[in-house]
Amino acid sequence: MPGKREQNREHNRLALIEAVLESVAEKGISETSVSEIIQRAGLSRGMIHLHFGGKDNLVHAAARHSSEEYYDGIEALLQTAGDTPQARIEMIVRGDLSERVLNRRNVSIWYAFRGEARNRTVIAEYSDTRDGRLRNMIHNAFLRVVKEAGCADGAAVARDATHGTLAMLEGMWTDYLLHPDRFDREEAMRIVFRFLAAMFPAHFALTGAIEAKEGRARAAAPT
Amino acid sequence: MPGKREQNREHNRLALIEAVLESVAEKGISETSVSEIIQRAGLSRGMIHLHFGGKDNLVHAAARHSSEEYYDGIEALLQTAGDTPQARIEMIVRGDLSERVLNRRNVSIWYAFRGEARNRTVIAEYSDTRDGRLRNMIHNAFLRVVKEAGCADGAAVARDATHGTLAMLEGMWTDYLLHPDRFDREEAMRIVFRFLAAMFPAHFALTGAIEAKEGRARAAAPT
DNA sequence: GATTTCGATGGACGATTGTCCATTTTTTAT
DNA sequence: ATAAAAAATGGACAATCGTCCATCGAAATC
Repeated sequence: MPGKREQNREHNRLALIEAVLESVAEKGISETSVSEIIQRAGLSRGMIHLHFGGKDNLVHAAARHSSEEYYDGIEALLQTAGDTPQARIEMIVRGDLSERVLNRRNVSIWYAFRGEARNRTVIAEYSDTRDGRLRNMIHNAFLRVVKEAGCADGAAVARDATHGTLAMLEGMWTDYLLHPDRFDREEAMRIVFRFLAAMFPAHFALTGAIEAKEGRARAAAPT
Repeated sequence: MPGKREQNREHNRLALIEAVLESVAEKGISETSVSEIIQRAGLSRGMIHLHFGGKDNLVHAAARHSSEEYYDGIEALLQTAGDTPQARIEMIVRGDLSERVLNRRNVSIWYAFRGEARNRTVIAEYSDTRDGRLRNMIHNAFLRVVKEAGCADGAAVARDATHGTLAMLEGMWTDYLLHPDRFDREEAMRIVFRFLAAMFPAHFALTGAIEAKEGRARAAAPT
């Protein structure tokens, strides 16, 4: 059975990365030690040095892995979206706030790494990559929107709308981090779209606003 | 010289807290050890146990201190603001994005603690305090705005505007964290006000938009 | 089936972690 | 000046950290 060696090797490599993410999500970075990692991965102490040359490299690989996972998810979602720019923007917003992407595990991991970003250049780059790719997708969509709307100074409007939308999404993630229990996805989406509808009335409607009447948001929050 | 004892005691207590913040800002939480702290404070090893009973309590006290400092800054600023709701909102936005509040040190500290928030309930509460107090100030202002504007369903609009504005400010902080060099305060403010102007045209004007023509934002960014 | 190859093991290692307390130093009270 | 009180010191301590390597076992090659 040739190739089994390399196949196993890759499998273990991935097991280490996922053990790191699991531990970071559950216990935080400061409690993610070598002992903790190898225990979760069910492997031996020396594996980290063998596969990654040290703990730091492993953590960086895990950060990269998590970042790529996020981006791939968004991109996959985008391919199922319609072709109008507003459909694409809507899809990104809904995707970024969906259970699949915005959940306790991912938020824990994301903010844990962010907390170290200032002091670990390598990690900051992955957050960066994400923003860069996502930013382009949204920016292109907004450019088409302002062109259709015929705004004066459309380029500036598109740029600001991109920046503002991304900033608001970031803020929603922070909300989730600090209040995972009372966070309400529908409410978060409605707010983003309320701002977009105010800015581009012809392109974004406040579809969800009426059915999600006053108060429903909090009442429906899980315990 | 009576009272000198207690005075000195309090001074050292504060020195420890500020040593923690300094270290967290500069080296990150994971490298903020007891040795690092006492070296920066110029005190002896036992002081941490004496004053706080352990390193964890000291770190928590530092988180609380930083949080209170932030809030006090915003509140002080607000007292110099005019009395119209839009003036108060503008003051909060400008304050939150001002050099005095949004700078490398504070951003590093804030996100470092956030990274541990999920696993340290005590720390999450301080991030919370900030949001809670700030949220009320903005919410009250928006309530007055929608009343003047006579919006239908004004309460919901005010709540969403509050949530959205805070989320966008959070996002701007993240921007600063990841790109402290190319971050542009004027651009950040303009974007927030562009959204607010779209939502409440009668109350918020895009004053800075024209003078800050295309491209100026990036060109003026510090090296 | 014998030999080679290489991923996997787990304990040894020095360094560093946070806690704690016997001791010293300084202020306060007598 | 002396005694009492309290704050500050800094080293001892066990526990844990991440790294590394001599050894082993299974897969690949002959």
